Amino acid sequence: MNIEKLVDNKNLKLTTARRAILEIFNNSSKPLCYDDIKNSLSMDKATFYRNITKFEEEGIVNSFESNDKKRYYEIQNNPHAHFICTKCSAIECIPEKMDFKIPNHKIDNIIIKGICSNCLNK
Amino acid sequence: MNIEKLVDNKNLKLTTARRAILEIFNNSSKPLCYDDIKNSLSMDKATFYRNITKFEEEGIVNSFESNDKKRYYEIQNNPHAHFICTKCSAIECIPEKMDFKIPNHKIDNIIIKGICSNCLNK
DNA sequence: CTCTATGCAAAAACTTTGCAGGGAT
DNA sequence: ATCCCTGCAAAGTTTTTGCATAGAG
Repeated sequence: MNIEKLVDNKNLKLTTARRAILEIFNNSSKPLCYDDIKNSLSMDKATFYRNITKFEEEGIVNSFESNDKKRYYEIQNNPHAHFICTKCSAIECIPEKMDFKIPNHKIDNIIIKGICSNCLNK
Repeated sequence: MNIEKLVDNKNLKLTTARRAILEIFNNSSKPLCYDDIKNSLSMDKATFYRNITKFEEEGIVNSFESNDKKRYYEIQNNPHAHFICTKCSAIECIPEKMDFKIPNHKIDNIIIKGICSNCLNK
């Protein structure tokens, strides 16, 4: 998906900083936290956090806290679940279809916590 | 479930502080964060956090971060999903059976993020 | 005795806010 | 001119750690 399409109909201007943030997440196959990308960003952390919050408000990005206590972000298209291992903190994307529905609720993100197969076999 | 049973076979002593923490969670029908219970506790916050971490390590308690950025804890029996509204931060327990399985993974907790029915109707 | 638990204070980790300057329309 | 965006520094929030004391077996 191209960046322009992501902000289409959204209530925000596509500034240089915002484009840079969205490029990174758009090109990533997995959720990323600020630490993961801070060295690739040429903006202040305040700018990153202000903008990622705005993206969340507009429904462009969703986030979750992982086992390492850091907040991970991801473009909110192609919804899928995430498995977080509470032993080794691994994050796995679970692409399988989720037949999970809750009446009158809009589901954006599913986080499953538990023990991954690696840790189970130790 | 009684407190003794919760710590059965676990690697920890049932001190007064630990019993007080477990009593509160055991008697609650919903997840609670430190703020929710700090006035009911007669121990230092360090003691609370050290012990709740231990409970998590032993698999007695699980936790998740809610939309208010606080960590919520719950006794890990009777597994069920939680719905967190990213607009109003409401936490709903979803008691319905989860047919969600991931091969070779142990699932302890499912967190579903999205918009609750109240916020959808506004 | 030895080992673990606790309280207190300080620190750490991550995120947010205030404010002044800049850019775009 | 107005409005929003940005950088910098400082503050905020929640959780963790160091250390000395207390308590249990």
